[in-house]
Amino acid sequence: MRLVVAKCSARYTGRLAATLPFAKRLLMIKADGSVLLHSDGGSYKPLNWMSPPCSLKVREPDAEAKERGVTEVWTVQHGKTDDCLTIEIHEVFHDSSHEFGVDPGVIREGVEAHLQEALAAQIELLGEGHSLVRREYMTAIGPVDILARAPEGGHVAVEIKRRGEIDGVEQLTRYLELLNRDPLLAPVRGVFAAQEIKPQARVLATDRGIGCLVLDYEAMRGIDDAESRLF
Amino acid sequence: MRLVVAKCSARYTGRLAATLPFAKRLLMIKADGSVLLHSDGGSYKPLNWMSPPCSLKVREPDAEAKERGVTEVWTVQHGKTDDCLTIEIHEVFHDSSHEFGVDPGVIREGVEAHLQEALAAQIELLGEGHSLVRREYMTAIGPVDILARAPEGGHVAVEIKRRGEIDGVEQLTRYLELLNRDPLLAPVRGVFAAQEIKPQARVLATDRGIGCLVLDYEAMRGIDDAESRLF
DNA sequence: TGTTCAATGTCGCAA
DNA sequence: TTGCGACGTTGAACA
Repeated sequence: MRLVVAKCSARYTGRLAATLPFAKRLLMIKADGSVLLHSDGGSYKPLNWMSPPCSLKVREPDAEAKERGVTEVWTVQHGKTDDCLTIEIHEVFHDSSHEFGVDPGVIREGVEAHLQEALAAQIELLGEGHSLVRREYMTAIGPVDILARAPEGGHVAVEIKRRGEIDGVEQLTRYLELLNRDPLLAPVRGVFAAQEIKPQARVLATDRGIGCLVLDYEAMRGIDDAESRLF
Repeated sequence: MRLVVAKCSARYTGRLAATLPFAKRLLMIKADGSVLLHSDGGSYKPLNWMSPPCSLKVREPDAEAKERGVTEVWTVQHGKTDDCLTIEIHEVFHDSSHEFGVDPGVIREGVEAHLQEALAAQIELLGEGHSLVRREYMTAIGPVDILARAPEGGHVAVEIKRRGEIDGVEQLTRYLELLNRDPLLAPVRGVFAAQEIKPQARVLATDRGIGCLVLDYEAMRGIDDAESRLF
């Protein structure tokens, strides 16, 4: 990895055009040739960048650019698309290179799977008298997160999201349409369960007769823990 | 901005838990206290990070950590949530600080908003005889990008995307269903407009009687420029 | 301040 | 390779 701190301006053209006026910034050149251009604020997203595969070419500025104080012109061309990032380097304050080796990478512990586990373990959150049929109930168009037997007869299909948005309601709607064709399951009600349900998603769900259930993960886990301590 | 190259391991806890095994990496500490942990590959996303507002505290490792070769422990605590990033520093290879000043920021061109403007200004791209009703026509489930009056009577609802994919067609379908309930508007045709329309999206749109329109932003802007030069 | 939607989204998995 | 959904999404506009 090469780190350069320099005054520079930049322009990206590709899926859109983005220009970056002259200022002092950090240029990060990774081992695979990708380039990140960071300011000293904002979040983790660079102001401009080029993703791999790409190649960096450095050339002398033309007379006009030299006049403006440009000392180097970097052209970063993407390997597959015609995306291109051009950086005009003015004054350089720092320039160093470092060998890193291969990174073992990050290990994540998910949350959505845990929500599903927790709700399956506390299926009565759907209302008294419900019983779990199974998690990941397979259909032709994919697995339904949870299928339960309803106390009034028929079944309940549950779609679980961490954040409930319209897409999730669409997904559940497709499942319900399919499941209701199965005489062994019908009638199948839908329940849209999430830690947080967006207003528009709630409106759409309600309009389609789908119930909404807000999940409190901490509380559910607390109950799970309490139950597991009993054994 | 402070740049540190060091062997380190890290752990984030918050919306999920993520651990990062011991390896040599770049630590970027921005002026607002945010921290980015980059490897020498991947794309622009850091392996781990903490977004502002947050505060970085450095402390001595305990005896057990010292035993493992840890020289410093960094704790980055988010200011509002309980998100926390802990970094164990081992060997340090580089450490430098730089003053950047305020960045003027990036200027983008050719995003969806621009496409919408351009199509509204050249509504005849929908076909001769169309007239603009308005952009961002509000409905109960969100704004339709463009609503136009059709020459054959009724209206046309246009959904604009930079890249046209299936979810865009779904979105337009929802709008059409709603708009066609309004006797003052019905019948309402749909047009799916994008710089690039994926084959599957085109198939789905066509199957639902929705027209597809590929937008050439450069050409549209060219015409706009030519028109504006007339005045 | 909260909500909604686009994004050079990126990333990972499965068909 | 493409499709599809999740993301510690991030970021910006707007109510």
